Order: sequence, then structure tokens, then C-alpha cells
Amino acid sequence: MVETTRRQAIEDAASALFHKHGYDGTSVRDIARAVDIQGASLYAHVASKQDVLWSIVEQTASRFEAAADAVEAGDPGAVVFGPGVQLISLVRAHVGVVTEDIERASVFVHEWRALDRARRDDIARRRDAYEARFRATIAVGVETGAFAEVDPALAAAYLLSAINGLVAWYRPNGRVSAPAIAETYADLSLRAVQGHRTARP
Amino acid sequence: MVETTRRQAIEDAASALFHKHGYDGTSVRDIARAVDIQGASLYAHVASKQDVLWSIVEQTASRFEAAADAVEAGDPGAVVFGPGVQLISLVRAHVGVVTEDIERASVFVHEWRALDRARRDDIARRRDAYEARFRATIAVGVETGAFAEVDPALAAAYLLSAINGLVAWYRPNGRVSAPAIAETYADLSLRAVQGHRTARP
DNA sequence: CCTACCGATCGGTAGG
DNA sequence: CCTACCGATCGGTAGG
Repeated sequence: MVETTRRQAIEDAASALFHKHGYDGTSVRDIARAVDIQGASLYAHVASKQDVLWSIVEQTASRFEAAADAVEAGDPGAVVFGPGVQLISLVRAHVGVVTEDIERASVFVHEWRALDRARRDDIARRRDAYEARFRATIAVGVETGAFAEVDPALAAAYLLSAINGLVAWYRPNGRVSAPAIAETYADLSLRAVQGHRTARP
Repeated sequence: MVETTRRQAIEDAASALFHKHGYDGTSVRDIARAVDIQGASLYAHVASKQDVLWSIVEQTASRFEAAADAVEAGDPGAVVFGPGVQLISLVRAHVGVVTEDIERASVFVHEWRALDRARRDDIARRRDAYEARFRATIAVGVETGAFAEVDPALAAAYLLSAINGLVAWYRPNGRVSAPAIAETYADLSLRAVQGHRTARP
């Protein structure tokens, strides 16, 4: 298991560096230095720099998908508890995945463009399928009248961008705890799509 | 004015390339090729690659500030029309600046980290001052009871991230027009902070 | 996991 | 705005 541990350490270091300096702003020597080996020695553990990025992005994509799967397993189609509860659960799950590993989440959100074409296309497809869960839940809310008359695609993009913005400032041991953020962001998200527009002067 | 025009063309090309590939993913040769000159010839017009990035980021920062200035000139402190109207105006202004020049806005949002330390610090300060306007407006709303009991800092970060997410997908001539996005995003933002939390099962 | 090395490309300068 | 060129660094390989 030494190999597995070493590889893990390399991906941890790469996540931190990609998070801070971006994929293109990080050299393989930077990663190697962080785990105290020579630059060329890195290739005893990884096939390429792309390979490391792919590992990080793919694992994180799977974690987002698994979290949403768990939510929908409890109430597919939002039939029992309704779209409001479903949306809150999806938002909480998303915040959870982000705050649980902010560095990998940040790389997932910002550096997936650095993937080569085939892998980038794969992630683009999965991101869209993931976002579609939010769109579907919002659409149910709009159709049943529980939510305001909002474009589900616009609202989903708005909400997910709002939450993903966490990667720019969230720090464990920061002023606001992860559960508090999840609570606040769930409230903001639900209210954003709920109710009707207030009269304006 | 030939010089000015050439410089502008270089910044336009750089904005498009930085938007698509990032600052570190773009070489000075890439920029030069886009304006049909030799790589080294670029230095007849710009001092450095950093210089080009700084121009783009600084101009865009100023456009965001000017747009918010215009809003607050109409109602400083949100005393006349109230924090709801003020927030809607700020959101609309922000969406306007983003959609008016999506490439420069994207560079401003994503590539300011590539600035050298002094300039990055400058932009960081100005970004915080800009975000503080949203925080202040939300705080007024919370204090007067017009808004829900929400942490103004969290809500402001949430809203601005939501809107900035536009740079990832907005395209002129896309499915939704810029004014329609501004309208929808203003509604989502106002509702997010307004009213009280609904009872949950 | 190391040393030694590769060709390619990087941002930038000199001199016209 | 060009040609010619610079040292530094890039991701990666060979061979142990």
C-alpha cells in the first residue's frame, strides 16, 4: 500500500498547487518538490501531469454524483417531500462535497478546462447531467406552483454558480462553519426560486 | 491614433485568449499570431505580458466600480427607494458590465490571481470594497426588516458568485438575451434575501 | 526513486 | 515591426 499512499500524497500536493496556481501555473517540479522527490521521479508514480489532473477531477465528479444520487434515492422525482425539500437537500449535498475537500472541489470547478479534449468532453457531459437534476427539481416546483415562474435552466445555473463560488473563499476553521454555510446557502437558494415577485415601486 | 488602435486590438485578442485558455495557458506568441505580427514585435506595443493582463483587469474593475457608483448616486444608503430596489439596481448593473464584455469580465473574474503581488493586492482591495456595497445594502435590508435574517457577508458572496458564473456560459446571441438574464437574476437575488424562511416538514 | 539528458517552448532583448 | 537570439524552464524519457 506504499504505492497507493505515495500516489495519494502526490494528488494531495497537486490539488493544493492547482488550487492555488492553476494547472498551467504549476510545474511537475513544483508537485515533486512538495512531496520531496526529484521532478523526474514523479513519473515513477504517475503517467503524466494530465493523468494527475484527471484523477482529481474524475474523483470529484464522482463525489458530486454520489451525493446527488443519495438525495434522489430518498425521493426520486420529489414526489413525497416536494421540490422545495428536494432542492434544499441537493444544495446541502453540494455544499458538503465542496467544503469536505475544498482544494479538489476548486480544481474540479476551475481546472477541468485544462483537460485534453476527450476527457474535457466527458466531464462537460457529466456536469450537464448533474446540473439537469437541479433543473428538473426546479421545473417540478414551477409546474406545481410551489416555485415562482422562473426559467429552470437559468435558476439552476444561478444557484450552482453561487455555491461553487465557495471554492474562492471557504476555509476550514474560517469564520463560518461548513454546516452554517450549508444552512444559509440552502435558505438563500430555496427563497430565490420560491414565492412570487414582490411589487416594486 | 494608430498606436492606440493597435494596442486595443492586442488587448482584444489577449482577452479572448485569456478567457479561453487562461493567462498561463496563453503565450505571447499566441497573442501576436492573433493580431498577425511576430511574437517579438508585440513588445513594440506592450511592456510585458503582465502589462496586458493588468490593462484588461484594471479597466474592467473600473467599469464595475463606475456602474455601482451610478447606482448609488441615485440613492446613497438606499434611503429613498429602500434596500430592495437598491439591490436590484446593483445586480442589474453588475450583469450589465459582465454581458457587455464577457471576455474581459471573464478575465477579471478568473485571471486576476495571475497578477503579480502588488497589483493582485490592489485588485483584491477593490474587489472587497465593491462587494462591501452589496453587503451594506443587504445589511440595511436586514436591519429594517425588509429582508430575512441573513448574514450580509454570506449573502453578498452568494449573490456575486451567482452572477459572476455568467462568464462561464453567457454568449451574445445565445438563447437568453442579456436584459432577460438581468431581469431574472435580479428577481432571484431579491427573493433570495427577502421574506422569511418557509416552514419545512 | 535518482542522474543525466532531450527537444520544445517560454517571456523577453538587441539591433536594426 | 522584423530577424536573430538569449537563458530559463517546460513535460517527459533513458537507463539504472
